[in-house]
Amino acid sequence: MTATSNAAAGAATLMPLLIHLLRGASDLASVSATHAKLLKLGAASSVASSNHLLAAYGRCGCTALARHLFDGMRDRNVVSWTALMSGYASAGRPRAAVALLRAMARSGVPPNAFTFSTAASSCARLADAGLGRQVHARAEVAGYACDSVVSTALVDMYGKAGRVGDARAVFDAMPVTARNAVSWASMLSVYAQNALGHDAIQLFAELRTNGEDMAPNHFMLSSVVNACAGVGRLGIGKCIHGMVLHHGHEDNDVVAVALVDMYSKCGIYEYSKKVFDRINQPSVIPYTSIIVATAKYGLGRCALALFSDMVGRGVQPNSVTLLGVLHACSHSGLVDTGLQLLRSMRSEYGIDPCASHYTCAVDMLGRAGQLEEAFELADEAQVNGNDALMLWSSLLSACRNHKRLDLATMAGQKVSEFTQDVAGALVVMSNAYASAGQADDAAAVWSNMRRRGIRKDPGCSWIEIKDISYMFYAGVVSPAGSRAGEVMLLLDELEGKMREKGYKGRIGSARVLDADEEEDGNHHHQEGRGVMVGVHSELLALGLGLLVIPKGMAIRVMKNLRMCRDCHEAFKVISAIVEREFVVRDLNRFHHFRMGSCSCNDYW
DNA sequence: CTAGGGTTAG
Repeated sequence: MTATSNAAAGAATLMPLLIHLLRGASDLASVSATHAKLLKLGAASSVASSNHLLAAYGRCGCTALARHLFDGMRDRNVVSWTALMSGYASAGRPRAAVALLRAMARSGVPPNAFTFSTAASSCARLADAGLGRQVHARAEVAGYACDSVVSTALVDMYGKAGRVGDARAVFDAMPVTARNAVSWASMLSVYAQNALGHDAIQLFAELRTNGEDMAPNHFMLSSVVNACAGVGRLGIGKCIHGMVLHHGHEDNDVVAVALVDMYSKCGIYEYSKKVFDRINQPSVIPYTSIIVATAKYGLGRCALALFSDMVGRGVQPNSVTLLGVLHACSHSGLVDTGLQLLRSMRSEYGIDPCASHYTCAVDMLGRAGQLEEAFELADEAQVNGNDALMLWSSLLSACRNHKRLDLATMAGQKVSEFTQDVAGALVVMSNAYASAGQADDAAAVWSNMRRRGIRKDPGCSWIEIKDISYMFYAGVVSPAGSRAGEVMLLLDELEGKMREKGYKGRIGSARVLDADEEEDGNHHHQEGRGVMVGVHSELLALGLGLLVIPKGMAIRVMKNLRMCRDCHEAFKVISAIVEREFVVRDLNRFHHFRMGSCSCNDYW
């Protein structure tokens, strides 16, 4: 045997081993060691082994080395290009990954399905629908748009970019045979991630009825549970929990976290806690979700205890966790603890406070009535853009709540420096004037908004009755179709009884708006005629609940904005009059009304 | 050889 054929024989036996080593390697040291061995064997230069090396370097995040290798290759095939692209994508450089698609076209190597799915998922990371559409078009031309994986990646891409309709169009255009568990799960998550819980639930129901016995996997289940959480569908959520148990996914942490979140958002903290307690060795995300849940129920000290438990177990909190703990302090009036936490975030946990932490802390001070301190902190925060808008808007509402019109004007000034969507802030401003008795000024803000064509999302509430949810809008007098009259009569009657109980407020109050406006911040009530023209959406939902939900069952109402003080008072009094429990989930937290008082102790 | 899906907040 000659020397060369000896080496060739060695290479032939060693190659499979080395390739195997490369495939399993995810650290630079072992990849480069194997690379060296391949070089020694003289077997590193073939396209196949170069591709393996390329992919391995990509997997361990060494895009520079992968690129160097790629540039030095004599021949590059579609795998070489795709491996490099994938390396860029997983190294957090999705823009560079997509750019390779054009470079590839110029060099005359046609992409395959692997290439398109990698490119599409890179666009998903960028949440760039424009770029994604270009990838989609190229895939279409090349005949890969119907591929199962490619179309699933496109569904995900459109979804992440917020183009739900486009995502659904891709999903619907898929050949039925190409639609598998992953594509269904992707479409479900598109809905769930875009706050379209009702659509997710409906699609899941379609899968159940004509899905050819496709068992729900943990991806689908976590998305649907997430969807139930978003829209507060406790009934369906419980049912999905049953399916989780039935299919043996209760030990999956992601599913468990989704359940913790769902129960907490549907008003049953005890179930959240139960699901959380089953998770062994909870990581930062389960801990964060239970802390946030605990905070929402106003159990501030309990949330702090969970936090120290977590830290004690060596679980590193992240930025979201700290935001949750700050929320806990805020909702329970633990102002000093909250401020200490904000000040020690960097030194204790290595996390720099960002705009949301400052906003939360400013909100906490504002709620507690420490408005001067709140202003100081707001000035110190140095936030920009939309973050600043949120921060100053929250301060503006604090000024309003504490009837500090002097400071409100100052905060209003700050808010107006930001030219984005200022509708919410203007509404708060107008309410500040209204509650200070300056109705003309309040009306001026409104006419200003009308002139500038600024609209605000209407406040709405909904209630689930026998697995159907009924939606109500403030000022709309026809809730749930035919029962509108009954609801209005009931509320009218309740208002009378509330007065007997010494309730000073009204279900309706002085109005500032024109009749055609349906603004949540204002009640409509025509004095003297005893006719309720409009009323807050949560009261309409409560009215329907009182009519149809059997006595003894708590009435659960969901709302997309914060509950106003008047409604909060009304709910308290009504809970005493009718001797029932109400649970209201508002934008931020839960209110549990019982026997004339609320779990938040009027602090929220 | 190279590809697709789920969780905490806002």
